[in-house]
Amino acid sequence: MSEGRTRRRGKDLLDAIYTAAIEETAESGPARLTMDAIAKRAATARTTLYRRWSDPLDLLLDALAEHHPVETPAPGADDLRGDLIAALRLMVDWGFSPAGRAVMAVLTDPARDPAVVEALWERVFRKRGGTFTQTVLRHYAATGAVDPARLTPVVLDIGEAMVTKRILDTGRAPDDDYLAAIVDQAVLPALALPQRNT
Amino acid sequence: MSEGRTRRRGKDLLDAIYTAAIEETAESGPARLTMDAIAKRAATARTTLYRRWSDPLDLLLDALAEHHPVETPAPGADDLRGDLIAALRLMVDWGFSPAGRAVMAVLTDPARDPAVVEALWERVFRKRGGTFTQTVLRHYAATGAVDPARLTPVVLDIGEAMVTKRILDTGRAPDDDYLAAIVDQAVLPALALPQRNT
DNA sequence: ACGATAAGATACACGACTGTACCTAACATC
DNA sequence: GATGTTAGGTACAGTCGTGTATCTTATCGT
Repeated sequence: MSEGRTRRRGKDLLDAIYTAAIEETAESGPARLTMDAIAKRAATARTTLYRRWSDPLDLLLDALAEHHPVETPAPGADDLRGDLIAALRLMVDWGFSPAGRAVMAVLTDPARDPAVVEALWERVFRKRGGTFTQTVLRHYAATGAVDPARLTPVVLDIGEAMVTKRILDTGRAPDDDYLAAIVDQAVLPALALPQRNT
Repeated sequence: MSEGRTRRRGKDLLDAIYTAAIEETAESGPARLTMDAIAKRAATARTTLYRRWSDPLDLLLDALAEHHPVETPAPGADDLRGDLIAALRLMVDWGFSPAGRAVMAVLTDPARDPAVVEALWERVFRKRGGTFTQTVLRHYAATGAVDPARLTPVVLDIGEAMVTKRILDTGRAPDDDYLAAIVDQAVLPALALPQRNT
């Protein structure tokens, strides 16, 4: 923390390395991830990295596991539609953070290692309680506003799937109007609820 | 074609190079695609590649444009549900072909060039008439079986989005039961049609 | 204040891929 | 059958990343 420090150690250094690895992956993907690039971006020596990790991917997994600013949607009182939109907004915001883009890049790598995918689910996603709209839907099922029998794996994933596809197609973050359209035209109909025409 | 040939030329050679590039990309992704690997897989010399292309990605785009075995769904007489499932089946089969996996890999590359994405849409997708379920839905809208007002961009993309997400999550091709669940639980409800309970 | 630890820096040999140059021989055309 | 074209092969210098070794010195713990 002090200004006179010329050498970082411990947490300071680790944080610099972790954000370097995540940003590098978010920009270039795991295939182009090198120890060299991480070291340069973190302004440290490659030898420092090899002291702890043997592999860029190994390093990246530690970075993603340690870096957990994934908000959980907090369903409000009685606004299913609004809460669903808010959950998707959370998902979009996360997906466009460096960590989110890095995770996406790892998951979509054609040369991905199934063990790595499993490790990601275990270390990153399982910390939260399932996916984004899932949390909201289960909440309203508990209150009786939604028929629990409707919450099949397919239905629980509609919102996330539509957002993911949109991001893949356009490469940009969907705006609130599009998220509302997803909720009104795809998610709510699958719950067999009357739709709102905004 | 003749057996005695020791040197390929023209179409024979081009086909070998194109399939080599596509298979290489499907396995390793565009980030790891090198002139060297393509040349080795096609059993030709690197100099031959440089004579025509300056870049592995340049070569790949030509390969994908030339390689168009993308079937178009042919809607039957009066079976919306069955035709939707069949359309999704076509999509899955294509998505797991080398060409499909190569296209997916290019589109999900975080370092993707927007110009390349545009070129892909222009040279590969636009040859067909839109996406898979789109063709079916527009057909039944024309016959009056589906309300044309329901065919918003969001609704037209539900099937594709669900399949894409499923493939990303599991890395494997969804079976027919899952495709039927997508149609029954997500696509048909969005069309405001009575659902079938298989 | 001192000793242990580890960050920072430099150097090295190795391998992979690049882009070009150059040569040869097979193929197509007339 | 002669000729132009082009695939196939070899060679080369240059760049980038790897993994290891070695040295220094800043920082921490006691």
